[in-house]
Order: sequence, then C-alpha cells, then structure tokens
Amino acid sequence: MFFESAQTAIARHASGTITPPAVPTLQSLFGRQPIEKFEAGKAILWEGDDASHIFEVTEGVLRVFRILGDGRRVITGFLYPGDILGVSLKDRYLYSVEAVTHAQVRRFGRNRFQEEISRSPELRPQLFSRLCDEMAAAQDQMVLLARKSAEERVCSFLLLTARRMKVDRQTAPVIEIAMTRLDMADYLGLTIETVSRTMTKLMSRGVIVPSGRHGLKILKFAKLVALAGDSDEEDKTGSGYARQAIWPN
Amino acid sequence: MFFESAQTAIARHASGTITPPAVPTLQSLFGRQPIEKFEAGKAILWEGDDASHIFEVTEGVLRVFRILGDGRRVITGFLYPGDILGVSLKDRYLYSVEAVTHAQVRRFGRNRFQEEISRSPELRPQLFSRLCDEMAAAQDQMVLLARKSAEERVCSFLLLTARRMKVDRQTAPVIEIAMTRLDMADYLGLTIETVSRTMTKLMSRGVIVPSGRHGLKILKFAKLVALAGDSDEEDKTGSGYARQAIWPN
DNA sequence: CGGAGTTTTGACTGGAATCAACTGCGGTGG
DNA sequence: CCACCGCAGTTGATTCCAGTCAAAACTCCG
Repeated sequence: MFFESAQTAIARHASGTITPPAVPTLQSLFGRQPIEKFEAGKAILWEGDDASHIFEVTEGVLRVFRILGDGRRVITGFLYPGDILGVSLKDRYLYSVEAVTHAQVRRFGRNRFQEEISRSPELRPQLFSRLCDEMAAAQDQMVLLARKSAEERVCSFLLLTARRMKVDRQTAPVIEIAMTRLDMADYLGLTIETVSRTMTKLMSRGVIVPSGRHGLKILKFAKLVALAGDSDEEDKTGSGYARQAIWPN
Repeated sequence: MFFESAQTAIARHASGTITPPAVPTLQSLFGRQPIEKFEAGKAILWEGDDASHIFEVTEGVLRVFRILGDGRRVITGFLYPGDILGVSLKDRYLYSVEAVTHAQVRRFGRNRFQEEISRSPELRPQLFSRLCDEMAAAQDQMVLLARKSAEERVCSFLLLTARRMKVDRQTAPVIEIAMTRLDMADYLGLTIETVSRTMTKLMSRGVIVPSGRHGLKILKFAKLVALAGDSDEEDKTGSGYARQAIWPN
C-alpha cells in the first residue's frame, strides 16, 4: 500500500543504516533532514510568510488555518504523521500551521524540493497524487460546510478521523481526538457549544463512548456512517482509499 | 501576463495559420482539438465517470457540483473561458459538470495529456500552478462557507465574478451574472430566498444596480469589498493576481 | 488545594430556512 | 396581437437550528 511503504522507508532511515530505498518516495526525500520539535500551540509557519520550505510531519497533529480580519478562524484541515505540508503553494504560504499536540517535522528547502521533483519521474506522480488528494478533501469539506447539519458535520469528522487512523470498522474502533472542542468547531464551521451538545447526544444514543483521556470508542459504526449524511459515497475506509497513483512518469 | 498570453496563443490557433507558439502553454495543447458545443443545462461529465478526458472551456460558463444522497446540491465552482477542467483527478471524476449557459469546450485524452505533461518541462509548472490556484480558491470557499454571513457570501461572490471578468474597479464595472439564483444559492450554501433578499438589500443601499438582462453595475466597489468580510486580504483585482509560476522546469 | 483553561449544560436570541403567495417576463399558440 | 402558461425571482409570515450569553462542572497542573 502506498502510505505504508513510504512510512516504512522513513522508519528505516530514522533507525539504523541508511540506504536509499529502491523506489524513491516523497517521504524518503526528508529522511536525512534533522527532526524539528514543536510544543502544542506553537506555530510552524504563518500565512503570508515567504514559502521557503516544504515539511513532512513525522509525529503529532497539526492544524492548518486562516483568520478573517475580525478574528474569525477557519481550520481548513489537520495534518497527521506521513502528511506533507506546503506542497500546494504560491510564493507565499496560503495558511498558517500550528502544532495541536507536541509534534515533529522534517524540513526541506523549496528550491531543492522542486529540483528533486523536476529531476525525478518517480516523484512527480506522487506529488500530483498528493495535490489531487488534497483537492478531494477540500471538496468534501465544501460539501460539509455548505449543506450539512451540525450532527452530520460532527459524524463526518469522527469518520474522517477514524479513516486517518486506519482503524478497521469491525472491532468497535477507538479513535484519538487530539484537538480541543474549539479546533473541532473552527474546522466544522460550528461553535464549541454546538459541538459539545452534538457529542453528548451521540454518546447518550450509544453511538460512541469515551475511552480514556482523549479517546472515543465507536460502538455503532454503521449508525455513524448513516448520520454523516453522504449516503451515496463509496466506502472509503480501508485499503480502497489508497489508490494507485494515476500520474505517469 | 500569464493568462492573457495563453489566451492569445489559443486565438491564433483558432483563426488562421497554425504555428506552434514559441513557449507551449497548457491551452495550446487544446488548439487543434475540435470544438464541442453544449446547450445550457446539458452535462459535460458526471461524478464517478471514468476520468478519460481533460477539457478546456472556450466559451460560456460551466458549473462544477456534487450531489448528496438526498438531493442536496453543492456547487464547488464555476468555470469560465480559459479554465481547464478535469486536471485534479483520480481515476474517476470527483464531480459533475454542466453548462450554465450555452458553452463550448475542447477535449483532450487523459493519457495523451499526461504524456505531454511528463514530456514538457514548460507545461509542468503551468499545471502545478493551476492546481495551486484551484487549491487557493477552494480554501477561500471553505472560509466563506464556514464563517461568513449571507451578506458577506453574496458580496464575496459578486467580487469574485468581477475579478474573473477582469473588470477594472474604477469605472463602475458591469458584471454578467450568467447563473440563476439557485446556482448562486448552491454555490454559497444559502437558499434562493436568502440570495434574493440579500441582492435586494444591496440594491436598495445603492451598492449595485441592475444593468440589462443579467447585468449588474457595481456602484460602490469599496463598499462591496468591505461587506465581503475578508478585510485582511490583499487586493486581488487586476494584475497582481496573475503571479509568476513558481514551479521550475 | 487552588486556579486557569476546557467542557458541559441551560435559557434565550437571532439569522437563515421554510412555507406560501405573488410578480414579472419570455415564449407560444390560438 | 394578446391571452395563457411556465419559470425565475421577489416578498412576506413563521419556524427552527445553531449562535449567544451565562453559569456550573470538570481536568489538568503546579
């Protein structure tokens, strides 16, 4: 599977003897870069900054967001280990990025990154594929924000989180919600009160139950899917999600 | 300017003697393809279809949309002449596209398109640039849908339309609203009634006035900008918008 | 234990949705 | 030519979902 193999390559690099992987992956580019650590709440980059670097998340969760003039915040996405940050860029970053939890990233100069990309016919389709995934996620989010109710939004978010953690839906999966209610609200276009109320309702209906500090056990997966609203969508959980890259060399 | 020069290349191709442009552009790829016409309301492609072609819009306006299981529709964007359609794709289209007005497109096989892209170091950065523009637009839209009021949404839409028509803001520009209230509503995450009421209010305040069948004259441009809500944003009207492509060969 | 930040809960409000009636316009055919 | 129809758009009355305001409860630390 695409993501797995990339992760494995990283792991090899991080631990022992460093040998270039047989097929270069986007992540393998970052393998030799030093790890940078950020505590929760610290900024990795700011909207409007000179877009000088590309980042790979190696640990933790990040939030990507923009702020309206009067302080309204919109979180456009969360980043997890294995995600790459700053790929879709102009000459300045389009958004700010902060650590939600303690987090680690590797950094790669943009010019060098672009050289590598233009040199390598293996890397290019991977990069295209990433951008397309990002676009697909953005469109899902537009659908959510434009037409879904509060409950549908929260359920969609829980399912998205479950998907990112690659849980299998059979065994009452436990997901970790690393972010605060405020982060969730700013991601879902709601208020913290509405998020809280909706979560409470889902718990009282036995769809989910708390599980430890930030954990949530999904008791009724099918119910959650139904409540998420996009009934026509294919099943995106599991291996079907990581499709072959369609872009040629 | 980036877009202008591309358009000019197309125009040359369409009219007389066909000579390859000095620097190939994405649009010049489409120059020799036959023109296909669609009447208003007809579908160009459907979500889930085999993503076999890339399109260039040469005339008219298209809507890009997705449908929730129960019929709710979300328009994720509109396409104007010069826009390219189907670039950000997996093996299946992520959305449906219909003609809003009578429209014309040129079609290019995806495999051939990908060959051309991977062969040409001039074309690749242009394609990346397109994808990045698309991402930027998607993020603006997420901000709009997540946090803006009905009035801010409508004003943002009018400004976006003005920008796409490259009007200059000094001379009380007239914009053409080709789409119906329903299209606007499904794009802005509102209902037709709310769109209608908001437009009426803007007219009664003298911000805009009707101008012919589908035309709107913007009388108070600065007011419209203020009402659009994103006060921190830079001025995107005019030449500053078409930046240099940042991607190298 | 205390205090700050986060989350929950409750009462109330408000902006947009809904439901419904009406207007205006363009096309069509008697 | 104009009466009629259908559709897009407007306007009004009412509803309702999520926002706002406020206070209490919980959690994590030092």
